[in-house]
Amino acid sequence: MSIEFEQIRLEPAYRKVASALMARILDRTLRDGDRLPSETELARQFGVNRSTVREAVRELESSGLLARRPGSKLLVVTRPAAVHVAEGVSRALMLHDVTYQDVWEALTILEPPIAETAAGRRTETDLGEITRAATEFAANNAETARAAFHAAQFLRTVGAATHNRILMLGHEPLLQLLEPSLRAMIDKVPQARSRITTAQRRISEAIQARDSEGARTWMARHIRDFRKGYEIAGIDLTRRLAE
Amino acid sequence: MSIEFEQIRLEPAYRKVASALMARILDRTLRDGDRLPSETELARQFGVNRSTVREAVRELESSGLLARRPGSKLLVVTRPAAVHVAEGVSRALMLHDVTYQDVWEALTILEPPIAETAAGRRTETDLGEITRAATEFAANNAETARAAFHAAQFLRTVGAATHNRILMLGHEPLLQLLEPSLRAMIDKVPQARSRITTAQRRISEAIQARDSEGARTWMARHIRDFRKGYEIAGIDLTRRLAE
DNA sequence: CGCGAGGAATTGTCCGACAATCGTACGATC
DNA sequence: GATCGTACGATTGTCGGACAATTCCTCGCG
Repeated sequence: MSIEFEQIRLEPAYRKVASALMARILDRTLRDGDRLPSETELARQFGVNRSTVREAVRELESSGLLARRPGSKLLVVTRPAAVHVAEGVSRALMLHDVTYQDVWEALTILEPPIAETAAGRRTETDLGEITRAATEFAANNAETARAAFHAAQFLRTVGAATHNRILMLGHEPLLQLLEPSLRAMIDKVPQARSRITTAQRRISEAIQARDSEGARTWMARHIRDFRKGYEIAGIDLTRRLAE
Repeated sequence: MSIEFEQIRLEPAYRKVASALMARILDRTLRDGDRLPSETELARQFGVNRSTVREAVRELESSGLLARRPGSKLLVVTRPAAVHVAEGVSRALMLHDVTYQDVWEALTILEPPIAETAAGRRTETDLGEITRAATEFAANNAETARAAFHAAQFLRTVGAATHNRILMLGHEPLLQLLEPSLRAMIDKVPQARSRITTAQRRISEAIQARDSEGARTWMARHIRDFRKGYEIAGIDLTRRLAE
């Protein structure tokens, strides 16, 4: 008979410490906002050196599970912020040679149902944010960078109106990838600004009227316009997004 | 006249080192698979202490940008693996009190178009993976944990057939969240196993026939079944996923 | 050309130290 | 009584050095 041994894995101490801390955060023994003991104290409790604790803390900081309030040295437990997580995701996507086509395709799939859901769920507050974003775009689209930012911001507010955190977090990386590609497109396509403005207004109106169908349709058209824009701007859709 | 001062931010050295290394990875000076200089050498080049370098490296390791091959001490540059990134995302979602309803809703939006796209793009290899996953589920669904795993795995193979990395990476966290919730459901719903088997077969057949419409429809039905399952199992959909 | 041995290199961990900065409690001031 | 300034203690960021345990790598051998 052959005996199967478990694989021996000697985790370094700093990883064990990180795991232990993470476990406490995930099981909510340590909660959002709780202050962590000092490094010296943690070192004492875990029976390791302070340097080891520091390495573990860096890992958790990078995952967004620990953070320090700006201008403070106190380490507090945090729930990873959406933007922070999304940054990691878009970094990963860039490194995996994502193309303009990929981004556009994902937007095509995601945004229309998001708009549809938003129309059914939006509160008055959401509506305010959405119309404000549309207004901002209309008012500040002279500068390319700003135009791109506000175009993405509009989609972000629509996403927030779904009140579904998965959808929000899921499409945030898309927006982060979209923004620079919009910067490359908007200036080369004269009619882009006005078409975006129109689409945003139609979408806003539909969401205001709780017209799910209309929101979906107009969002689909909005996204289709992006693709046209890329084509008119002469951007090769199969090109990698990363330069 | 009012002078605007730039915000002063004194980044600690370990963060600067991490940023510098990350920049090199993002601009592809350092590429996937490249070996990093030793800690001592990095410390010399950056003009900081080795401890400082180590803290920086831990951050990048946690982001998935650096890693060591199993059983090796050599640090190599890596592109963050999808599962690794997705784990971070699902952790974040759990901590943000995601509900069963949220997961189901996101699946409803994402999976049908994914199946549709997959039907149009699948290669023979993809098809092999998909049918194999379906076969595995049919053969190994006695054990609950395995059944849940293979149910998720099936969706994973369908996602891979889209050849769109954004979609793949975007729905991986969903699968990670789905799996444990399936474990909680499958056993309480006698007809779950056979309904899943049927749906998988129909979806596979549609994808094989390149029938986009059929793939979408059957996937939608498949996902709707999950919801029915939760209801029959008496799971409160508004409950947080994290216990 | 494959392969094993042994020295060199590297990592993981510890210790101790110190300046800069932050947190806080206490007293002074309005 | 509330606000403010200050001084002191606590904490972090960084450094230097040290050492055992492994892994890497070269070189000589079969």
